[in-house]
Amino acid sequence: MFFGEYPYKVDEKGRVPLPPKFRRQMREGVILAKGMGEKCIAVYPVAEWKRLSDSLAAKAVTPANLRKLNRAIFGSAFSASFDGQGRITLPFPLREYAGIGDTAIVVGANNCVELWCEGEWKAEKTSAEEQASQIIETFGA
Amino acid sequence: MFFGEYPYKVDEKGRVPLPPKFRRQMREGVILAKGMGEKCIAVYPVAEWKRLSDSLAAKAVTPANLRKLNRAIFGSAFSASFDGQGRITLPFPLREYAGIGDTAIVVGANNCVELWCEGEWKAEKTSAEEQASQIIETFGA
DNA sequence: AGAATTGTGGGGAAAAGTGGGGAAAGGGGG
DNA sequence: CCCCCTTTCCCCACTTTTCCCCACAATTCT
Repeated sequence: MFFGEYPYKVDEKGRVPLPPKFRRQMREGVILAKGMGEKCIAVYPVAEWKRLSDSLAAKAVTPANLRKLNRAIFGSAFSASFDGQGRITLPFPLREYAGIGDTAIVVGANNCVELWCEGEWKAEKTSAEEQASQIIETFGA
Repeated sequence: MFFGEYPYKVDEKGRVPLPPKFRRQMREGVILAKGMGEKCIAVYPVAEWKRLSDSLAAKAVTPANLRKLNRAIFGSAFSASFDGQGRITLPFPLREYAGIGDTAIVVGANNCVELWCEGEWKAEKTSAEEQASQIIETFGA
């Protein structure tokens, strides 16, 4: 379970710390991938990543479909691990994709962690909150 | 079950005590989240939080929906626990959101506890009482 | 009235955030 | 094929923040 929202510096070498509480759930290493649909970087613990990619692969109906899926999923994924200071280095393609400069917002999103640039996150946050309150008002909590 | 309304000091380090009666129902730790819709901090016992977040997640219809929902729910939530004096430390984003300065009104709200700044609470209180009496008169008690 | 619990404040030790340096590895050019 | 340059990785150092413990005053309970 990943909670909360934390701003962190990205240094010149592209390194970002993750909150200690997150690290403890990621001792086995992590997979970095493009956020699906959203302009952010998704960080999965390896176990969770395997679960996800397997369940996706199982839903591909044709071999051609599966190949495409595999390319899209694995092609943009990188494995990473923590240095002695609890930081991971962001691969440049992902960093560029998410538009992350010298600050990253680290967001806990239940089963994964997301990295956002400040601007995109502010927008996404308000839209997510709107949608959540709609669901709550409609169905109740 | 949480009852009552108590004013407490918030010290320079952002720590707030909760009433002993509340603590005893929160030994396993708590989750702090934005009050849904209202400008306050909601404090849930972990078990109650899990119940709530699960039931909300179940209402998301599409994967994209679910991701957004997770961001709204988990992104603004923080776990916390009590220090030796029965206090919890308020994460700065939440404190700012609720506009809590050096005093917090701790309010028992049945399944959770809410933290308000004095001003907002006074307003919410009168409006809540008015609405409640209307509801009672309309539907009976 | 005495004892225990609670509200409030602060200090010190440990951990976390940030930045930089040097060695090893990889690639390109001579 | 060798050398040099670039890049990457790992380690070290410093500053700030956080966490945990102690202490006192006030209140409550017995």
